[in-house]
Parts: sequence; C-alpha cells; structure tokens
Amino acid sequence: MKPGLSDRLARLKKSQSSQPMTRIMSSSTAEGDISREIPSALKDDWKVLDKDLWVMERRCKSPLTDFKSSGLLVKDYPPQDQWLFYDTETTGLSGGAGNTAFLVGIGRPSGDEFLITQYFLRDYPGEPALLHYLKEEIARSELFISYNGKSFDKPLLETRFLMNRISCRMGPQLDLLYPVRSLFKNRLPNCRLGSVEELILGIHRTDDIPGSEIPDIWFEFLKEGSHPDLKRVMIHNDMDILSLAVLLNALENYMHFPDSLPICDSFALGRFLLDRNDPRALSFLESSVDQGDQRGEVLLSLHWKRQGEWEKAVQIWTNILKKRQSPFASVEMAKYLEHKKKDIPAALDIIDHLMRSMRPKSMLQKEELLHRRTRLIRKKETFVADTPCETVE
DNA sequence: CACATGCTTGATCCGAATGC
DNA sequence: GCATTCGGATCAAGCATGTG
Repeated sequence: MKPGLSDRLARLKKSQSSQPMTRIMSSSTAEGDISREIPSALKDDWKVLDKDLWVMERRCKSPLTDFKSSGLLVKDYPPQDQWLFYDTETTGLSGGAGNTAFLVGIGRPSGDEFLITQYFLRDYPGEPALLHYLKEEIARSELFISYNGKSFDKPLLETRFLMNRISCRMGPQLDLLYPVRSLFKNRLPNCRLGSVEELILGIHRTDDIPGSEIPDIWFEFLKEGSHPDLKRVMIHNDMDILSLAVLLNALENYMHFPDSLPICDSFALGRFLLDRNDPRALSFLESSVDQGDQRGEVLLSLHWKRQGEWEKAVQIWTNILKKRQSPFASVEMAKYLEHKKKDIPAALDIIDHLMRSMRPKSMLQKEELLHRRTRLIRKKETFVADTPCETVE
C-alpha cells in the first residue's frame, strides 16, 4: 500500500528542513583543500563567513549626505539606515529554478558612511547560509533600491528563498531603471546602468568586466578553484551598488535642480512632473516648447484644454499652425470653434483647408476628417437657413 | 534566453451638452 | 424623448527594454 500524501510530505519536510542548518555548521574537511582558501588576490578584503560562503565589508563616504527627497520617486522615505541597495551577480539571465545568485552585494547608508557588504558563494552548498544572512539584512530594511531589480534580481532571490524553504519577503521596491527611462530615454543610446554612469553621472569605469562574461567566470572558478578575473567581478558588483546610491542622489537632485546634470530633457521632465501633479511641470513644458519640441506643444495644449484654459490652448494651436501644417492642431482648433465658439463656418474652413492641403496618414484619419466635415456642412446649412440676412450660395 | 514595466494605440463606456 | 458628439476614464494588446 502506498503511503498517504500527507505522510510523504511530512517525511520530505523533515528531511529537508534539518538539512541546511546542519550543512552550514558542518566543517567539511573531507573534500580536497585546493579551493578552500581565499585566493591571495582577495585575501585582504574577504573573510570566510560560513561553509562555502565568503563576505567582504567596506565603508566609504556616503554619496547621500546631501540627499533631499522631492517626494516624486518615493512618497515617504524611511530613515536612510533602513534603505537597502542591492545587486546580484548570477549564473545567467534566464529566470526559473536553475539560475543562482552567486554574489549578492548590498549597500546601506549609515550617517556619513556607506557600508557595502558582499556575500560570495564559493560553491552551491553555501547558498542556504547566504540566504540566511541576506534574510537578516532584508528584515531590517524598509526600502529596496535596485536597477531593474523588480523584474530581475527580486524574483530571482525570491525563487532562491523558495527553493531553500526560507520564507522571506522584501518590502517596497524603488527600481531606478524606470525613472531613468522616463527622464533620459531620448537622450541616451540606451538606459543601461553603464550608460547612465558614463553620460549622466560622469563615472568612468576602468577595466570593468562585461556582464555577459560573468557567469562563465564563476563556473570556471567552481571547476578550477580560482579565476584571474574573479576579483573584477566583485569590483563590478561593488561599483554597481555604489552607483545606485550616486544615481538615486542625482535623480532626486535633478528634481530640484534640473541643470545639475549634464543632460536635461525639458519635455521628459515636464511630462514626468505632470504625471505626478507637480505644478513645476508647466514651466518645463513651456521651455520645451520654446526649444521647438512638438511633443511639448501637444501635451501642454491638451493640459490647458483639460483645465478649461481655452485661451492658452488656442494660443498654442495657433502658434503651431503659424509654423507648420498640423492635423492635430487643426482638428483641435476645429473642435474649439465648433463646440466652444459656435463658429461653424470657421471650423469648416479649417477642416476644408486641412483636407485640401494634406494627404491623410491613414484611412482612419481620412474617414474621421470626412465625418467631421460632413457634420460641419450639415450644421452650417441649418445655421445659414436660420439666419435670414445671409444668402445661400 | 523570462519577466516586469511603461508607453502607445485602439476600443468601449459614461455623462453632459446640444440639436431635432 | 432620441440621436449625436465630445472629453475623460479605463482596459487590453502590442511593443521595447534592462538584468548576468
């Protein structure tokens, strides 16, 4: 007779739950000693924390001493010592159970200092220990700051916790990738952290290791017990953590002083602020209009329209039409004339002129214009019929 | 290669205004 | 009372993109 499911689960649970801790405690001397020692190149910084787990701690000057929240990235920041910057180096990019974080770097501001701690997996059996230390760090943190962590690092770590039957929840996430994209997408070749460092923060890395080479270096290290580039991987991770802190400070500073960064995109900043109901949005959108940014004109005029500030909206549409042909501005003007000013002939003039001078981008646009035009003609005829002094042509 | 996110576009619904 | 139109809200789908 088969054992019941609950019996099997209970046995499984018993055998699994006792395993990790005993593994951590056991001082395995049975295996070959070749890879047991920390290589001399790392000896000064790294300490053995547990079986197959090394740790490195260093302090540097905090980039966040003049930090000032704008309230736009995070509503209410907890105290800085409850922030946790984090970044992982993993065995690959793929999700799923097979991908492991072999190096977890965390950073925590502490007064004038910034404390960076890195946990390095010397081999797979060290993972439960790594996760237990990480869990303690997570437990005393209220804000988790990363770059693309929401879709990469966080789910990956959660999977590792799950696989090791450790319950651990990370709190509110601040993923700096998204504000960077909103603000600088059009001013950068891409929004990778490296580009942001180089072109926005003015940080130039020397001898940085490309991310794509990192998994192989660890696998090679596992096999050989050493690798000449392992230190570069650790430095790479260390710099990522520090850059996160510099970047957060810069972004918040940018909200207060947009000229403080070498790159300023008035439209992007204006839209960013408008989305967050920040009244400063208008002046940035206006300056984007001054710089001839057509997206700024569209966004700003629609804002005024929504606010019922018709004169301001009309002013923008008029300016657009003075400069160039614009189906958007023409249609908006026609709507305004038809529904607000009740000047049907003027509205019809604009649509007529537009249809004569442009070739419609799409069938849909053409049909929409035609629809608008027939309605205006119908209205105009009745308008004329009601006005005896006008003569019908 | 997976996944979360944000942006864009299109579809749909609702309330209000207006004309008949 | 009915039909049309608009703006605004909301939602879904599609697309691009960063992470090692």
